Order: sequence, then C-alpha cells, then structure tokens
Amino acid sequence: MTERVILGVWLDVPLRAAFSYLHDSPLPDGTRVKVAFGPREMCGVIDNSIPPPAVATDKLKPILAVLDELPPLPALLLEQVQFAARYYLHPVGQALFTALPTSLREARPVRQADHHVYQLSAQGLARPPAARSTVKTLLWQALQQPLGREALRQLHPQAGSYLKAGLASGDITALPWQPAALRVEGALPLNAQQEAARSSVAAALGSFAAFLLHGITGSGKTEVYLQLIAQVLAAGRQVLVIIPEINLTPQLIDRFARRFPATGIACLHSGLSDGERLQGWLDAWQGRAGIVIGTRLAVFTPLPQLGLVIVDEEHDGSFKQHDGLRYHARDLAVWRAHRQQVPVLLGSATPSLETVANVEAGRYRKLVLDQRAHDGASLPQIGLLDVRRQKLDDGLAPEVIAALRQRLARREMSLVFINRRGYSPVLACTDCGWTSACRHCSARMVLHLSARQLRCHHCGAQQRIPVQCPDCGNPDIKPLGEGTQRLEAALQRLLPEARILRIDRDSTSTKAAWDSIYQRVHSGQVDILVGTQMLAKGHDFGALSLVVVLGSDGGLYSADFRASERLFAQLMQVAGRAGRAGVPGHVVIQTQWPDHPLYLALQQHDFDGFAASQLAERREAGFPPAAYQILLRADAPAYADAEQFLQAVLQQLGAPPDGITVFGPAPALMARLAGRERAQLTLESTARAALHGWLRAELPTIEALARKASRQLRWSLDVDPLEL
DNA sequence: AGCACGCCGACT
DNA sequence: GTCGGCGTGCTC
Repeated sequence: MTERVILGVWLDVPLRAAFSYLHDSPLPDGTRVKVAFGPREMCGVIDNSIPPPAVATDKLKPILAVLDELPPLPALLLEQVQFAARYYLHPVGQALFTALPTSLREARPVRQADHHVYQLSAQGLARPPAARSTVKTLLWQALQQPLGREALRQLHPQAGSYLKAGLASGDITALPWQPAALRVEGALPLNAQQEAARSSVAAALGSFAAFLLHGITGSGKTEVYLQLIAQVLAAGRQVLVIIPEINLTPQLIDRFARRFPATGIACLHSGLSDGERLQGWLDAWQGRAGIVIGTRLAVFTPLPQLGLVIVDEEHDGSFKQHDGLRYHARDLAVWRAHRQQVPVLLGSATPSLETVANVEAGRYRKLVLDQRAHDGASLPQIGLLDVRRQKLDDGLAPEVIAALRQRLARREMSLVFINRRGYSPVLACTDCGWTSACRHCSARMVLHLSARQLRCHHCGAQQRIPVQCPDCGNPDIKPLGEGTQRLEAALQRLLPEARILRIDRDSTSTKAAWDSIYQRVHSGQVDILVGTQMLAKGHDFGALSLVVVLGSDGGLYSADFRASERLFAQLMQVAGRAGRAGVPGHVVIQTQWPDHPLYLALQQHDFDGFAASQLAERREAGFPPAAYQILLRADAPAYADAEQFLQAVLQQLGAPPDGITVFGPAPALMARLAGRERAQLTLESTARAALHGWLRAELPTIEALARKASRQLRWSLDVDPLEL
C-alpha cells in the first residue's frame, strides 16, 4: 500500500486540535475511519479543511480502516457541529461525537436495518409451493403483495430463510423502499386565531423566518403544528419537532401517528436503545422519516429535505445541555432553520425572556393564541390566600381544606401542587438547631418517611433517620415544612373519604407505575391529586375544578435572577390545568406575600406585563437577555483549589477589553455538590462577539493553567448559562 | 479523557 | 526484593 495522502481527522478527545493520518487515497469530508490513537483504537471523522500537521510526516500513522458502510456524514452536520463548537467554546472533535448516535461514535461498522420490500417475481408467482408445505404456502401467498422483512418475520419466524432462498432462485424480487402517499386523519377545525397563526407560518415556508407562537394553555398550539406539518409533508419535505425531556412523549407521539398514519416518524429520546436511536437517525437522514420528534439531541439529526422546525415549550430549561457541549437546542434549532432556509416555530404559553426580547428586537415574529380552543372554556380565577396569620394544618389553610371538601362533595377533581417531593424538606432538632444537612452538598437532606430514610435530592446520598439529634442527643427532632408525601398523609387524615393520588418522581419511577396512575386518573378513580411540577408540564389530567398551590413563595426572593421567570411560568402552567369547558376553574395560592407583583400579574393572567417588568429589571441590572454571559466554572474537593485556579486565570487574562466585565471568583449558588466545592468566574458583556472572541483567544491560556492546577480540579465553560 | 511512564512506601 | 500509589505528559 502506498500511503501518501495526509488526512485531517476529528477524534472524541477533549483537545482543541485535530490529528492527521496517512492513507493511500483521498477520502471525502465526513468519512468515518478507524485509527490508532496512542495505545488505543478509535473512531475518527475526516475533515479536509483541517490544516496539515505541524509534526513530521514520518510520525503519522496510517488510517486502519474506512468505515464506509454509510455515505460520509452530511456536510451540513459537520457545519452545524463546527458552529456549535465555536459558539459554545468546546473542542470540535468532542462536539462532533456528542452530535452522533452512540453507535456511530465507535470504531466499528454499523448494521443497517433492511428497508427493502419484497414481492414474488413472475417466475415465483408461476411456481406455488407444494400444498403440504404450510409455512411456504403462507409466505408465498403473503408475498403476492409487497412486504417488508420485518412484516414477513412476524408472519413466520422462518421467513428469513424463505426470503433468502427465493432471492437466490429469482422467485422473489427486492424493491427499494418507497414513501407511502401522505394520509392526514382527524384534522380539527381551527379558530380564527389558530388560522391566522397557521397562515402566517405557511406564508413563510420555503425561507427563513422565526416565529414565537405564544398560546395560553388549551389554546390549541399542537393543532396549529399538525396542520403546518401536513402542509410541509404534502410538499415532500421533512419536519423537525423538538420537545422537552418529559415522559409526555408517548402521548404526543400517539397524536402525531394518528394524524399521519402513513408517514414515517422517527422518535429520538433518551429512553431508546443505541440501535433504535441509530435507526431513527438513519431514517431521518435517508428520508424515510417525514417527522422527527425528539429531545434536545434531535437538533443534530440530518434532515436533507427539512421544511419546518418546531420547538415546543421553548422556555423549558431541559433544552440546555448541562455538561460537555453545553448547547441550547432552541438556539441551535434557530441556527439550523436559518441555515436550511426554513421557518422555525417556537411555541409556549410562557415564552422565555430571551425569546420575548428577540420579538421586541424584531428578530422573531409573534403569533398570539389567547383564547382557549374549546368553546366556552375560560381562564381560571386565581385567588391569593394570605396565610400570615393563619394556623395551618400540615401546611394547609382551613379555607383550602374547606374548598377541597366542597369539590369532593361535588365529585370534582382537585390538584394540590407543591414543588417538593418527600415528606418534609428538612429534619431539625427543637433544642440545639441541628438540621439534616447533606455531608456532600450545601443542601438539606429530605425526610422520606415511607422509605425510612433521609435523602439528598442533589447527590443521591441516603441515610437512616436518626432517632435523636446527632449533635445534642435530644430525642425531639421534628420534620420542618411539607413535601408531597406529608400532604398526601395530611389530606388522607383530613378527608378520609377522598381518593388521593400522589404524582412525583418517587411515585412514577417505573413505566408501569406511570401507566397505572394515568389509568386511575382517566377512569375517574381520583378525587385529589398531590404532586410536583410533573403535574404542571404538558400532561393532560382532564378536568380539574380546583388547583391549590403551596410553597411557591421561595421563588419570589431567590438569589438566582431567573427564579421569578421560572416560578411565573410554572404557576401559569399549573393554573392552566384548572377549568373545563363552560366552567372556569379556581386556583388558590397560599402565600405570605399576597401583594407581590408576580402574584398580581399571575392573577390578571398578564404574561406580557410580567415579562415587560422582568425585562426592565434585567436591563437595569445588566443581566441576560440584556447582556451575554459566559461562566468559567471550576470544582475540586477543596474550595481553595478551585478558587486558586480561577484566581490564576483572572491574573493571567489581565484587564478585559472595553465593555467586558469579569466577576469573581465566587462560590456557585450551589456551593458544594456531591463532595466537590464549586467556584466560578462570570464574564459579562452586551457585545456578544467581543466577549466570545476574547475568551476564544484566551482559551490556550486557560488550558495551560488547568494543566498546572491540582489533578482533582475540573473546569468548564458555560456559554449562556441557565444555572448560576 | 485515557493511558503509559516514573519514582517512592508496605507486603508475599 | 516486588506490587502499586497517583504525579506528569503525550496522543497524528
């Protein structure tokens, strides 16, 4: 073999540089190859734009194998990865491998599913099998129609060998996969607002435009999506739908599948096996899937015929990746739509302030759905119950108990919402002030009475419930505050005849448990639901006449400037659960701050007013979206190690360019997590390009300091951070 | 990130 | 005398 071509290769290593290898002939961009890297073998991806190596040619190793079972990865995927790596200041090689399904990250060829359809040839049709061979007769009859391999295997397990023999003899012919004709079933009529939204986006098909679909709960956003999707599919193009990480996925997918029964739908979420994920990815790339529905990772799926991008619940925090390549799927979706010149539709009842600001700046167009789609449905009435001078019973005000009792008598379903699972958020000594702090985190361990444990919800640490105070020996230690389990118990005690169902991460840990809960709610076997934000997000639990909100005051005065935005969104979502056709629902919020502007805006259902006041505050304070932030995080078992590293970076960077401010080093909001102390530098500017450019230029400096720092130190850059 | 190389403590 | 601790440095 004459190895004379030098090829640039990206590898899955945390290094900014690419590596070069020798091969006997050029290979196109995106080719997967197997190479030796140090003592191990890895998968690499060819990129011919990588500059020639600085090292001597005789140091280069040969490419060991070309993994060319598939065409090279699409150029657009490489471009998107390059963009994301540059924007999020992450090594390109690692970014590329996060964007690929796991099977394509490995240095072995992948097996593709068989997508052919099979049918008897004229020769095969003329040669029916002997009548006594029942299996062959069954398959021979079936193959008079075109059928896929999987469908045949379901007819009989021996279908594979029958197919093989038939193909060899020429009795059976293989035909390439053919798209089925589009079928659209059960479309609903649109109201005037929905129609206006639909036609605005439809008019933009074929070019880039970004839309915010601001639609209140129950306003029928999904129907608008579905009718736009129908139009895009009819034009022979594909749709990318990105949704948050929640287990409502099956419901949504069912709805899509029922609407488009003949369309290939690829679902890409974390619950899939590597094989399923790869097949979905390939279906999208190779055009067999008309619709891709997936969580944030789906934003990298190749879609050569893309016609529309939809991001549902665009405000949701789960679109931001929290490790590695810390991308925001909504923002990459907008990039993607722009690059492929298609419209992008961001849907939410409570848009993020980033998106609101983009609407104000004229970058996104706003489409409003402020009426409930069903006739007669109206907005819930929101009451603020001042509990400052009330005696509460396990956290419940007498008025609330009375209201629940009234709904129970009327056989109406109520919801008690508290965003805290467990029995109580802390166990405390009545004498010396000891509290159940986690040894590894700056957090309290939560009392889980049923499991007889204290648990840390941040690091997962568990321990037995102490029988006396570990500090002073006082046997009188008490649970402080309420969680879902305590409320469930209290309600059962106060309303013994009520059928109560608790919904939180503990009660829905298995799919079977979740299905059973769903079943019970929908067959009318529940009077009161008690649950966390799981209940607020997307799931349809039918008609709720009363929603009670507890413990929401904590979000009013948090150190995190995004806390009120999140609280408002959460309360709007949960309030949206109340009400049925013709009957407005009631929401009662128990609070110590009945005059707080956030609650007053919520009471008026005034998202726009709330958003405007929040934006004004953010501008005043110089916070996002009025400014851009990059966090340099560092953590180590000892705070001093993390701080020293950041201090060294600060010193080495010198004075920042004009318009960039650096804060810190300071402890992170969650100062200690899983036994590691966390510190951070905050870099802020209104000039995004300047901020990114400066930091990009300084990356080698930071990396050099990290190499010199304690071995225990871990560090990362978080561009546009959501958590502080 | 892996993984090897390298130079100092407690074991068959 | 070795097995193995994790410090440092490289990987085309």
